[in-house]
Amino acid sequence: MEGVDKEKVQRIIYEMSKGSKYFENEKRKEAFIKQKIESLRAQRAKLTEKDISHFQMIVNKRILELDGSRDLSKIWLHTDMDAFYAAVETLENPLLKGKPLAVGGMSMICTASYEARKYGVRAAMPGFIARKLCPELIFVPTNFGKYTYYSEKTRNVFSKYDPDYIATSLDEAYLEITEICKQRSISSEEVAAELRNTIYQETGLTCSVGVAPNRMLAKFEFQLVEIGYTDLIALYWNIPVCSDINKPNGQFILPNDRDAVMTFISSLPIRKVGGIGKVTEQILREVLGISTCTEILQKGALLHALFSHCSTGWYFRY
DNA sequence: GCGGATCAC
DNA sequence: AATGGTGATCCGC
Repeated sequence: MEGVDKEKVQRIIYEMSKGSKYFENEKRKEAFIKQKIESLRAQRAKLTEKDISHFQMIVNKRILELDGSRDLSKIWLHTDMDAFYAAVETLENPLLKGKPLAVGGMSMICTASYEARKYGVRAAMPGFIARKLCPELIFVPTNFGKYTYYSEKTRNVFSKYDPDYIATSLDEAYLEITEICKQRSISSEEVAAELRNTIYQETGLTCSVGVAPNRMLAKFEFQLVEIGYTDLIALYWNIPVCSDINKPNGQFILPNDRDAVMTFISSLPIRKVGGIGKVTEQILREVLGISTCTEILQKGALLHALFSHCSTGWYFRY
């Protein structure tokens, strides 16, 4: 987010955390990860040229397989309400409009309004630190009844576009809009714009939308058990990523086209990929120097050598 | 298998 | 003073 003095934010978080039980525990975990990284580095150093070219062959084959099985025939849409809990609170109390707002309490906040984010205030940040970052921050306690109520309203809209929409939380859902586009012969872009508009009409809330091709997501949960998960998760993650691109109140369309998908992926930081979190990111970066998805492809052999077959397939899943 | 880590929301 | 609760998946034993 632009306009955030990251260094200052980091410093304040550090000052406030220092010496606490939480902080000590974090340090302990850090040390543990460092150790893991060291051990992986040692393994990496032992690999011979021959090992690497062997693994490269396996990996190349695998990439070709996955590339060939990419399904570009469907259109998936992911919606994500903008600062949902904060937006609902503001809707019900217009005095909060335009103010830095946190939903939650002194020990933890779950949503920050965009005004609050300018100060570095984030979801999952303890409230007392947030207040230090932004002294005029307004706190509103959570009220899940309200959020559920508005969530229902958005879901009513979703069901008009895809009766089998998949809700992943109160404020996020996946919709398959292939049929709708065909039936009404309109573009996915138009569907996205219309959907956002309808949601705004019905609720007064804005959302961000990402559209991308996908495969097998609907069956994803079933087949997971039967076939093993590596091949299945394929291509699903770029959808939530897409809804992240133009936030808030925006949309991003990734066309159903192999080159477009590859280009989009190439510059993508691995951290954006679903399933790669803080720890995995650190390990991949510090052991193999990987930070973008392209580099995952380039260093495939090393990945295969150092990590279990399962995770390797998983890292290649686009 | 099971417990602990990791991840997402 | 104070750092979530839940559910799912995966790894290493």
